[in-house]
Amino acid sequence: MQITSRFTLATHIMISIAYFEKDRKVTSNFLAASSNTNPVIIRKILGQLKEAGLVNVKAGVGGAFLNKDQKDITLYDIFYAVHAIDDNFFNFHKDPNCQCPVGKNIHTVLDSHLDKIQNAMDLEMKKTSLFDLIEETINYSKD
Amino acid sequence: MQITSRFTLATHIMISIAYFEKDRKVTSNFLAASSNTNPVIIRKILGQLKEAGLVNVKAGVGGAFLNKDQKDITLYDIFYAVHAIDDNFFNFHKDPNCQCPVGKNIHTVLDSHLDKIQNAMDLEMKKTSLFDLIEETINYSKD
DNA sequence: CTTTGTTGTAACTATTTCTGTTACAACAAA
DNA sequence: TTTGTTGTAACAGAAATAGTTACAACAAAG
Repeated sequence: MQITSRFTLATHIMISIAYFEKDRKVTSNFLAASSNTNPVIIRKILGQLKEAGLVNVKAGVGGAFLNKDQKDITLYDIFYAVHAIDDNFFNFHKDPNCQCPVGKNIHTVLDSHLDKIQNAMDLEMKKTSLFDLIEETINYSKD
Repeated sequence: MQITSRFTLATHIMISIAYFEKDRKVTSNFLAASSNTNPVIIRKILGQLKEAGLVNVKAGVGGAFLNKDQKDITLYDIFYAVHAIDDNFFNFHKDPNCQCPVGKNIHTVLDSHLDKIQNAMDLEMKKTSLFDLIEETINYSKD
């Protein structure tokens, strides 16, 4: 199992918008060329990022723009914007046997621990902002 | 996207073995009944748990047994034993455009942050041992 | 040495998800 | 009206998941 590439692709998109929006019109075609994917896939992801309030997209004339300060957008926001994971991250086997002391309590026993695992991920994702990523991108592209 | 139910199922199996191995023979049929799944699925997972050194399975005569102290087995061990995630947890879009400053550096920029996210998960999973889970199961089954 | 219950594994199926594609109506501005 | 773009529907191939049937290999007990 892997986290869908929509997440890294969406992050690529967000960095690109931030990096280029001042200088040129950032269209789905341009983003598709930068990420080497399909314009339609870009548009679907832009739709999800828009729905999450992270970007604006100009219909007709074209172009995508950040809708928040770069420091107020984190990997966490992007991750959940593209629904990288379902509402329930951890998938339970269905209908464990209620007659069995283990089967009867498996949900109650595990749930809090699983929540903590997902929380740990979330917390770490919130530590990295789009601003950080763009700074690093600019630094690396100097070479 | 969800983490495969093999993870919670394997955890169910581990708790069941620890809970019952003193009193009865813990076969794939018994475990299938407790978890309400198929004996073959149980055997496949037992094979993975065995490969990871967490359990022993007696061929022919039957029965599964813990191969480590309950305090030395954590959710982390079970998670990776059943290959709940691939070697690369985060999936990148292939061949981003090297001509683009964003495409050229996306891997370098993201990799360390993604590693930290997975590390945060790992660290949290290591905090919960099989011993903890069995204690909780016993406590809950008193009611 | 035969019977019994079990494990390990192969082969197959159905369902779902993911990534990518073509096609086209709706739209905004020049 | 033309142009370039977005939004979306419909489809396809590939991969993963969960589940099933079937059966050879095995170990112990009678």
